[in-house]
Amino acid sequence: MARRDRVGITDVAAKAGVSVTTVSHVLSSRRPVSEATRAKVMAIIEELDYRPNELARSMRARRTNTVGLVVPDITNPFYTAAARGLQDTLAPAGYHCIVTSTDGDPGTEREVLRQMGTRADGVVISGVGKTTADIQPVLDSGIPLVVLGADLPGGRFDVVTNADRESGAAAAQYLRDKGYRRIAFITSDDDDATAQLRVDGYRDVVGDTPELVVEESVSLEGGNRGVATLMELSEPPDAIVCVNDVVAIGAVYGAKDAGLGVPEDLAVVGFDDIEAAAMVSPRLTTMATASREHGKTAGELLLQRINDEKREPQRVVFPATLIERDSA
Amino acid sequence: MARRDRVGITDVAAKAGVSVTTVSHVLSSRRPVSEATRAKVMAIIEELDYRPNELARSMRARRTNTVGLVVPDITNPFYTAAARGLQDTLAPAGYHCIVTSTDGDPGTEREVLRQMGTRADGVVISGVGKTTADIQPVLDSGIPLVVLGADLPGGRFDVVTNADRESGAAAAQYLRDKGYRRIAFITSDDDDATAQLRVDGYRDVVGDTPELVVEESVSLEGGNRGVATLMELSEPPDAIVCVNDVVAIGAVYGAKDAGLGVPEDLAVVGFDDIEAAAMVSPRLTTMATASREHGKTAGELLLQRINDEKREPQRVVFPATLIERDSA
DNA sequence: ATGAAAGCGCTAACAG
DNA sequence: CTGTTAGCGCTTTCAT
Repeated sequence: MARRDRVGITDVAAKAGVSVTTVSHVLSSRRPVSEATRAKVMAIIEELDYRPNELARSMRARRTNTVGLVVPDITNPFYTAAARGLQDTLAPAGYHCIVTSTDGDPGTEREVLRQMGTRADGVVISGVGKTTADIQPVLDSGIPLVVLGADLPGGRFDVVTNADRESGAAAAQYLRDKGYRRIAFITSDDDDATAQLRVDGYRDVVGDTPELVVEESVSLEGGNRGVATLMELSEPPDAIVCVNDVVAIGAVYGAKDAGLGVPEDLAVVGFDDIEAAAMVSPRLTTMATASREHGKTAGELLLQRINDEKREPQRVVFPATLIERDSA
Repeated sequence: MARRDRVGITDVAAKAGVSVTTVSHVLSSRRPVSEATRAKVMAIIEELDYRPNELARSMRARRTNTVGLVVPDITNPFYTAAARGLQDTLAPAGYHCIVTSTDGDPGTEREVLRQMGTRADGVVISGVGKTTADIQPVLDSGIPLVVLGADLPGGRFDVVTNADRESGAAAAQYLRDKGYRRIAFITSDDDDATAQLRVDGYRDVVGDTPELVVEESVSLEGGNRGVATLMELSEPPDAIVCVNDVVAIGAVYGAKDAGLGVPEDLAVVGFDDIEAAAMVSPRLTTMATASREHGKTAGELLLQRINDEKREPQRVVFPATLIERDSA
């Protein structure tokens, strides 16, 4: 007897000798029920271990109490933290969260968004391209949308993102204030909007010095190669800001391999504050992204929007915060 | 015009001049439809940008095409990877995944499980206590369940877990084979079944040497203190296996601070193979857990079970695999 | 304080 | 090849 047939509200009503209406109302308290009836019904509910079918409820209410989270890869710590933040605000409000990793494939992305239209009351999406076309399906379905980590222009959706340019500037400024004179940047060799913004910010403070900006793969090895390249310059840098922590850690090892002291001979700062940043030696100084906060905020925005269709779209930007450790 | 009213199958039928049945069938291909009608209907669907209401479908079909994933904290890399693995197998099958972090609270855990009964076709749960009582709600609801990472006894659910004891033994054996003679263990000071199993396995190979097993908080500092304690022994160890990588990394730094060479003076092996393991110096030798595989397998088991209620409960156990790097 | 009955949007007998 | 009709399990008018 693997699955005793689901007991429905009708069964409860029958056994309690009342109408389904009444059962419904003892559950919702949306209209008075005599104490006697209520007790009787509750007893039966207990006895039958009745649980209302959420699906049927959602269908009637035209509200699923569910939101979707669409990310390229939930395994990426930034998205993981954001997912958790989203749940932090959603769970207390009685919402569930469907999460989907798309690997950045526009096809699945679109397909998922289509489905979310009827499965969710809102969706937060991140890692989408620069174009609004990607999110057209959700826009069309009319459900609230918040875009995470990309500053998409226009449209009836909320945006929560990093102040990437400002953070790039802040990293460079920090180094400069510390007395470093020749500050380099190891960036991504992919076309990455975030990376580009960080570089732009860096340029805002150090000016345009092409030979000091090198493009590398975003990996330990990339960081390694990056310092190698940089140290061959006739006038090598005394500090490097790296597009993220993985590259920065690679750079630190590259420097140490080259016999350079970090930070005495070469200072290194990263971005993101991944878990490993505090575990390497020297511990990495980095610009931390409030990823969990991003998620939380996205959730709040979504909830507001779900409850007030008319609210004007908002844009919230989080500055990165400098975590000063030992590498710079 | 924030939300143009959802267009339903009735609207399509009306505008196409056919019955809803026909529309339904051009969508499902569950019965023949003349090419002319099909074309006409498709055109209208396109024109109206009609999308079937998944909720209504689920309700009729008594199948939600959704499974639940219940974990203590999605932010924990083991669970993140498992979540991804789960999606790896679920997405191609057309399933969505609702993920919930419970922070290990039995109350929310129970509440979530209750709801899943009607929202999901199956659930995978992990990080539950040793008792079957925790999962009673799902068991009662009759939907398929797979328990991840804990070897709960009995019941009609599948289990996928680590061979923790065997892995503990393997770690110790590896060290012994390398010629280390006095092997210690830094374990958790919490009551943690996994930790206990790893210690048991270690004991299986080195025997019972109480002074060599120390309990510490699971943190960098714990690892630090662990080595400190151990090195004060009249006969200090020449190798340590740590309950996980964070502790192991702490131990490595503890050893270096004490002027010990790793692995010459003190070898260290961890568990889990977290991202940082490959980023510290010396790079950490560790017993890797196939967490993504766990999730994948859980998904397969769930799918099988959803499609065949009668299938006997299964138990799949993954051995850890040794990642040999520089710390041992 | 309580019921009867109409649907939410869809699928699947059952009938042509 | 196509349509009519009865629900899935619930909430909510509208009555009483």
